[in-house]
Order: sequence, then structure tokens, then C-alpha cells
Amino acid sequence: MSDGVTGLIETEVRAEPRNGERRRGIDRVITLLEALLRQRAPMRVGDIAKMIGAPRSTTYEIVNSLLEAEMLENVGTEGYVYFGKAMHLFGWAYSHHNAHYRRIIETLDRLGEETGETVQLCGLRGNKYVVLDCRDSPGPFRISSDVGVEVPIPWTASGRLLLGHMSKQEIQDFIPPGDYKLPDGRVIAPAEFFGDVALARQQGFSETAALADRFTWCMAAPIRDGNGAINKTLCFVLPVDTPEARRSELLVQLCERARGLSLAGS
Amino acid sequence: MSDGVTGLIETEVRAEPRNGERRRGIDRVITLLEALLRQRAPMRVGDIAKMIGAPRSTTYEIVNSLLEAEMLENVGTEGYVYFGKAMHLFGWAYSHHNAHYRRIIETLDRLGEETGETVQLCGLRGNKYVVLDCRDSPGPFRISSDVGVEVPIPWTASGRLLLGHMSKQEIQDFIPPGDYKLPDGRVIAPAEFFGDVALARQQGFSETAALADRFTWCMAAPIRDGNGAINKTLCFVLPVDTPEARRSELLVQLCERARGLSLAGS
DNA sequence: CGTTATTGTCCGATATTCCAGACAATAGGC
DNA sequence: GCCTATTGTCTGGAATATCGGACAATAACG
Repeated sequence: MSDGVTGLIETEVRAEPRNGERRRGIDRVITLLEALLRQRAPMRVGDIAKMIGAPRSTTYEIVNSLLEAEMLENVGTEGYVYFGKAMHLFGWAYSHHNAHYRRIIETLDRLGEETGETVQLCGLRGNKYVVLDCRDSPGPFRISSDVGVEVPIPWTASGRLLLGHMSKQEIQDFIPPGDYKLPDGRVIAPAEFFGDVALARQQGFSETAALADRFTWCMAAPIRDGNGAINKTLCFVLPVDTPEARRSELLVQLCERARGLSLAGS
Repeated sequence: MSDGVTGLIETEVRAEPRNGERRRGIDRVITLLEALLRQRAPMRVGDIAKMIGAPRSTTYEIVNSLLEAEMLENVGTEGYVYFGKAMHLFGWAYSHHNAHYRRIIETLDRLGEETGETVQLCGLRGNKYVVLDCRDSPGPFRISSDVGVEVPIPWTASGRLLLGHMSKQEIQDFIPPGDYKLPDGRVIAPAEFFGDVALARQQGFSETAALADRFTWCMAAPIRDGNGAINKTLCFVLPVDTPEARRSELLVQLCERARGLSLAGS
């Protein structure tokens, strides 16, 4: 489990734990599933209850319902639960319901095979960046962050592209202030970041070197939807010492493929 | 979309629509997601309400909550919703949380590539058979049923293996009587089916020719978990006129790979 | 342009869900 | 063996989520 970007797990989830407040079952379910996604490992009911700030009795009730629906599954010797088969099926349905997504996955496969590099499909989830799918390089060099883990947008090359439609003001309102702080303590000046976003928009691609961690060179190219908006990107994660010649070759390929997947202007 | 096995979509979902009864939000959510999976296409809120037998106002409320959590997503011009990004992430987490599943997927990939045939990973979901993942043959011959669609167990080769741990009586209680009726109207005698199950258990594989539809020859091999139980199968879907020599060659490969993936007795 | 169906939103009331807390049963820790 | 922490289950009561139905706004039809 790549500990670089992934490592930081906060214990609190997001909710305002205003005491004495009663919450809907649906909201509990949503919070629970998101907590499980963050944890990225089977959890015990008691710990889930603590993590989402719900009464134990309620948590048991909900977990049992979800177990019955196979949205959760018992795993390991005893007491641990994690996502279940139904989730797999729902997720599969999501990613195959349109021909476009299927084409993207095929391209991801091919790109990974042909280049032997780590390739990712990225997008936004709320005001965070997430990896939607990836093909890891077969070599010993394996640095991709896990699918589904939320990462601050300014840490990533793709993030600079995905904000291309926003004004400086909108970006300012959108990004939580703390997200400009990198894992090693450095802080990206917002003004610089706005410049990066503008540059990415102008160039039609974005690169970052040794940003979120010291070892990677990332390059991202936009996939545009029918309206020309960018809501997904294709992205290489390379060793930072990859020679320039190789990098520019890969960049060209990446941009070509991403353009081929875009729906507008074709 | 392969219409053979998939085509039959009932409108009712499963619930007993005892009138005047009030239902929990959680249960509504579960029913809703299952309905969407059955439909296998974006739906409008009104139709969802009808399909799951919920009041419109309630359905709107729930759908909006799920939209906000990105468990559902607006799709198309207006009013249609389908599974959302969060589902994809949950499902991805499910299928990658253990090394065993990852190994299975790799084998599926390799088997599909090497043979060029349609390969499936199958399992049970309640008392139905479902395809969990598949690699479609690249040729014009593409007959696999869709991932996640529930199919009566007696229609399938894998089903015969997956019931291997049950007694005749247990099987009888487990399979809904209507499930012995094939799509073309023929009916499988339960006694014959019990025999098939026993044979599959004894042989360690199962084959069906032109059963669920006239064009396919299916062969399935068991993947055993740590206790020796069969809860997944690997399975080829071949054109029914595949020569015997080729078939037996594939069968050997399939059984080898499946045994390699089994956790017990290795 | 009426007539009929739909869609999305809002409201008040009541049937119910969610919560707090108690309970027995294990499982350590020392 | 005593003390503490945990797990899974149950219960009664009160806060509230679900429901039926009304509403305006479109849309579909002839």
C-alpha cells in the first residue's frame, strides 16, 4: 500500500457531531460507506461506530441491514466487515453503462501495456482529486496512489487541468486553504497555483515534478466531455529521473490518446 | 447487450407491497439500488418510484440524498439517474481488498488473452447465479451475459458446481421451482439436476451444451476457498460447434488455472 | 387551446426509527 | 481472581422521517 500520499488517515470523517442530534438512517449509511472507503480495510462494528460518531446500537442495526443486502460482507475470523459483492456489481454497472467509459478503460489498458509505465485515470470527487482506475507499471517502480483515495487538488498535475473551467475566484472558494500545504510541509502559493492552472489550460496538458512526493514525475492530459469540459484526465506517473527524451515521447502519446477519447471538437 | 439470457426484465422487484405500510429509508435505498441494477439503464425518478413501490415524494428525497453522496449520478439531458462515481470506488475497494481476488482477476486476464475465448468469473448472489467479471472474446462471437445480471442457477454449468456442498434436500429448498424452466420453455427435471450437481462434484468440473441458449457450450471449474468450499467458478463460454479436441484442451487449461487459484489442498 | 400526464417541491401529521442505556458473555491485563 | 473493555442483543420512549396529498410548472396530445 503506497504510503506516500495515502498514509494520512484522519480519524474524524467530516460530520459536525452536534451532540444529542438524531440522524437519518440514509445519512448514516452514506457516512459509513465513506468511512470504510477511507479506512481501506475491513473494520469492526465498534470502531465504525466510533469513527462515524453513531451509537453502537444504531451501527449494528445498519451494518446488519447492509450485510443482508450484500452491500457489506463479513471478512476474516470475526467481527470485521468490508464492502460486499453488491457494491462490486453496482460499481461495475457504473463503469460500463456508457460506451465512452469503456473506450477509456481500453485505452488505459493499451497505454499501460505499450509503455510499461504506470497510467492512471483521474477525476474530481467533491473538492478532492481521486484516481478512478490505474494500470501499475510491472517494474519495481510502483508509486501510484490507490484508487479512490482523496488527495488535495493542488498536489497533482491532473488537478491543474480539472480546474481549467474555473476563474481565479472560483478556485479560491473551491479549494480548502489547508490543501495548499504539501505532505513534506512546503506550501504552494495560491497565486502560483492559479498560474499553473492557466498554463495547463493554455498548453492542454500539465506536468509536476517531485511535488506530492520526491520520486515522481507526473504528466496529465485532459479528456473532454461533449461540452468541451474536462472532467477526467489520463495521467502517467513516472520515476522523476526519467530522461527528457523519453518523457516528451510519452507526453505526446498521452495527449494524443486523451484527445482521441474526448467527445467534443472531434 | 446480449439479449439471450438478459432480456427478461420483470417490473416487480421482490417486495411484498403490503399497502399502507411504511418502510425504512435504508430499505428503500437497498431496493432502489437493486432495481437500478436490474434495469441496467438510467431511470427517471418517477419510474423508480413505481418500480420499487415507494411514494414519489420519498423517492425524490432518497434520490437527492444519494445524488449528493455521488452514489447516484444525473445522466443524460434531464431527470435520468444511474449509479455514480462513489459506487465505482466502493466496488473497486471490494474487488481489490484481498490478494486472492486480485490473483483471480489476473488469471482471468491471461486466460482471456491466451485463448481468445470468452472467460467469466461466476458466483452466487442469494439463490441466483451472477457473472462477477468477464473478458469477452474479441471475435464476432460474443454471447456472454452481462456482469451482475441474476440468472436461475439450473441454467448454468457454474451453478452445478456452486451447489456442490448441498444435499438433495437443501438444493430443493434453495432453488425456486420456476427456475427449472429454461428460456425456451423446456423444463429441467429436478432429479436430473441433482444428478448433474453430483456429477459435477465428482468430476471437479461441469459442462452444459446449448442449455440457456442454443448457441453456447459452457464449461466451468471450481475455485475453492480456504475451507474447500466452492464459492466462485472460472468458466468458458464457447460457440456450441467448437471441435471436441479444442474443447478438451480448453477444459484442461481451465481446470488447472482454477485449481491454481484455490486456497485449500494446495 | 383546452385536457391529461408528467415532474419537482413543499407541507403537516403520525407511525416508526433511531437513540440511550442496560444486559449477559467473553476477553484480556496484571 | 479481580478489574476493565469489549461485543452483540434488547428494550422503551421520544424525536422525526416517511407518507399522502396538494401545488405550480411544463410537456404531450388531439
